[in-house]
Amino acid sequence: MTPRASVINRSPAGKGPTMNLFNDLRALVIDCLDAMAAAGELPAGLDTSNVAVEPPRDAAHGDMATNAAMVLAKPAGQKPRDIAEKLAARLAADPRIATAEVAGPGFLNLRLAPAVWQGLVATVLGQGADFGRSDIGQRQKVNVEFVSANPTGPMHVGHVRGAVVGDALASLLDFAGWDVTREYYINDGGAQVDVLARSAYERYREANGLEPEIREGLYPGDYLIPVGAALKEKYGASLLDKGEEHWLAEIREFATDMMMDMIREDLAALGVTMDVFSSEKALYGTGKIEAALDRLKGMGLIYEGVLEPPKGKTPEDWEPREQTLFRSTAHGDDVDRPVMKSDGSWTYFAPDIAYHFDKVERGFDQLIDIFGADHGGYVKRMKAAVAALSGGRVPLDIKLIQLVKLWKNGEPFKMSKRAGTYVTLRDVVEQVGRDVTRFVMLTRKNDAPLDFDFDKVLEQSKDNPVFYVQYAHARVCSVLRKAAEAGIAADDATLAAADLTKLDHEAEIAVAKKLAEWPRLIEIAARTNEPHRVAFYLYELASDLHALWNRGNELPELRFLQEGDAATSQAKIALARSVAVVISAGLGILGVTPVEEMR
RNA sequence: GCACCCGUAGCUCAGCUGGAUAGAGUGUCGCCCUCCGAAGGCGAAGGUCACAGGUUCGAAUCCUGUCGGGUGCGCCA
Repeated sequence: MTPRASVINRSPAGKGPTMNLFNDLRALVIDCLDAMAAAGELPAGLDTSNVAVEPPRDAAHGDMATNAAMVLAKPAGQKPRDIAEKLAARLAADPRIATAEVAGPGFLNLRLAPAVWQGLVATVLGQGADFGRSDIGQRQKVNVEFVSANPTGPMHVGHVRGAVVGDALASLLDFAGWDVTREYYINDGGAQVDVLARSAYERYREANGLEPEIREGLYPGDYLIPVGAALKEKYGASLLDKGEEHWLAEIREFATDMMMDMIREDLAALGVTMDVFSSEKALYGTGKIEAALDRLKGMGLIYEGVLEPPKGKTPEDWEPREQTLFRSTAHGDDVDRPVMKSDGSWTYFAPDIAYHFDKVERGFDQLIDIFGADHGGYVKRMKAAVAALSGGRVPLDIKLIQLVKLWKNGEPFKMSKRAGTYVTLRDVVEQVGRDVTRFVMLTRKNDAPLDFDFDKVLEQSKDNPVFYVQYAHARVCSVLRKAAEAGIAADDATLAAADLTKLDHEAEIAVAKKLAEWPRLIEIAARTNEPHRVAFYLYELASDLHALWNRGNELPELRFLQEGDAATSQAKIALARSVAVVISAGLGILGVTPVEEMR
């Protein structure tokens, strides 16, 4: 449906071996189907786009399964099992295939030769951190807009999840072959920055020894005190007895600049670096808003009209009013949306349209917005605007980030500015650390609420997925240290060249199979814009490593270090090291630093 | 009233953009350290995938409707 989906269907076929074994095997299946068509066993020109090669849910069914026979049965006018039998015979001729069995209604279950899995370990070690990198993005330009917090104060805990999800998604897309821009939209054009300026002015008066009047509706936070001091530094007492008209614009700019500096530092504390900061204010007075709306007007999508009040919930002061409307219903919205207020100024939606138009004009092939879930009502109108302005060329995906519920001492932790229990991003990062914060924020899909328990995330047990994954990585590092002590060479090049045919136990092969899923996981996660899948995969991979480790308790031949047998040890260490390589790469995408030792 | 999101084991959640007998963690019960890190592992038990229809070889997944929860609904961004 989306352009990206079709890209994915094209990419596997007709190329040499990739890192994604599933794509390789799918290409083999397609080749065999083509050969069958050439031999007259199948009609020519069948649509094979629905043919899939996937891991079966039940490992007893083999390593991979293909639905080819079932998908093609009807168009080919043959029984699924007949097709499957012939396909199986052709597949079995490939050295990578150990067995190909027809099962159930027409599934073809494939078992791969051990050499394939052993070779995969060598591939991982050879590719290192690049193992799993994909080209499905085809260097298309994608813009990920996230955070975009109002520049009126420090980032609070509510912003953290969106920041982490956006940043991890950007890294994921980069890893999957997109050309990614991380972007922050500064909402510095609305009434809230006037409030900021007035609040800062009171702190400025305070800095000059006067009593500040933090009236209702102003921002009371202490973080504006330094702004007041800086204003005094710059203006002395010269603004003290002046009316608002003399200082509002200047102080607004001064204060927003300082707020943005603070926000940049907050983001840095989380490990987030933006490529572009775009200013809403910069859209005013430059004709950009007018240009975007003119474009829509030219399409007949802007008109003067009267909206119906919402049914069942008519606001008290509702009165029918003619206003300038965007015909968003032409592109799937439920009602048309106003772009101008009754006083003639723009609604927030107008600059948003202009801003998204700007992104389209800058040549992005795809746009992604990360919004808080409370902005869910704006998804359709934003998509409608982008669809209209790009002529349907640029897809816009909007990820809604659900709330984070804080827990402390086993109780829900209520935030309140007044009570001083206002939790900032800095508070969180300083208390639990960047790595833990980031990982935990990705342990739920974006549209599910997330509990963040200050006590639990610091716990060092398998309850805590961050710890669990880090521990697996640290354990492998421990093995490498032990190997060094035993005088066994264990650098990646040596390990990759080791005799990996010694990895012949089913428990070891199982881990290699898990590693083989990594490139596929990346493609799926990138295609769906869901970075949380990476976190879940890493947990599973860590679990497999821990399981193998413990089997060494009963079966000494499964231990990574085999006393007096350097060659076997190297093969087994190669497997362990491969796990660490993938964990490290995966954590890198999430913005989490792998550790070599637990403390 | 309308739109969007959600509903899966006692609890917290995954589930491959339609695949075979639906999975983890936690909790309960029972095991495993003379051994590379037990900060771990193994096993048992636990399910009408909210409900009812539909689409097809095949549905937790897609469509329609119902019920329940959350969010939002002109001059706040």
